[in-house]
Amino acid sequence: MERCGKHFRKRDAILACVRGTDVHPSADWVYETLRQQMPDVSLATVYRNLALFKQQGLIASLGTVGGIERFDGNTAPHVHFVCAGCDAVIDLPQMTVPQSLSSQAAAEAGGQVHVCQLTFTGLCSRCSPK
Amino acid sequence: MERCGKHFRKRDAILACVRGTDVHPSADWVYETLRQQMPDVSLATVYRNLALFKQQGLIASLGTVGGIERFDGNTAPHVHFVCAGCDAVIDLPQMTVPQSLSSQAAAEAGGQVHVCQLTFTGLCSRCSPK
DNA sequence: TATATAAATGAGAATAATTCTTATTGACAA
DNA sequence: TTGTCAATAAGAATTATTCTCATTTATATA
Repeated sequence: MERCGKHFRKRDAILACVRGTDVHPSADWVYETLRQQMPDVSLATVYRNLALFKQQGLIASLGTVGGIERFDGNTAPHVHFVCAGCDAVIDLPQMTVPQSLSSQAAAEAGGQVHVCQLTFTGLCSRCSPK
Repeated sequence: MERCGKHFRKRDAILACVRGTDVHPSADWVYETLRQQMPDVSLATVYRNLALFKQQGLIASLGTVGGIERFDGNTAPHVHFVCAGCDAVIDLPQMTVPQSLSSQAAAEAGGQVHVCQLTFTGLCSRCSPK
């Protein structure tokens, strides 16, 4: 039942990479980051496994920023801020979405609600004119 | 100063198309819809003008659903529901986001907030198992 | 009216993010 | 060792979107 010998397990490394950062990475960021420790990793493997993790609920997709999909290793519900200047995605952990909103949404939509995403867009402190 | 003679103004038609529907259309939906009345419209023109309107703030982008960008002719802030089954995007006009949240977000992010987007994802009534 | 200039468009090529295909590799069991 | 199956690398294929450029249309001007 031992899953891993001396050989690399790319899949585990990809999951650890997404979970070990707060930059809300793109597939390419994961690829370039892993490549430094694991030069023979393939971009297709990164895409394949990110899609798998997303489907399994191990990671979340934030949608696209500047046309590129971004992921989040933190699947607990939380609020995001997206900078339109530098495409940074930042957590706003102090903000919370009232629990009541989801059930209200389900009622109004007449279906089931699985995910609630609250995202603010603007300019981060670095990109704001002084 | 008259802008329009007997000839078609594709640009105006594209804006009217996006504003005249609540399906939150994709570029291709706009193209196919316009083509029925205006067979010589070009897909490039649709994309070109949607990007222009977005930049001018005349329409809003909702990000991608299933890898395809969706637009909204209603730029007033409101809440959306996205069905993961059929990719429908539905307005939830009765729901409102507390105004206080945006200033709270600006404070926590340390920058400026321009847009607040609240989106619920789930299964619509049609796609929900009975 | 004629003409010049700038804006808007159509058609198709180009781009780039993502997905797919296929041969290969590695892990594990018999 | 051998068979089987999952995971992977490499690169081709796909597809939404953007770009190029020649043409058309609108508008200003003489």
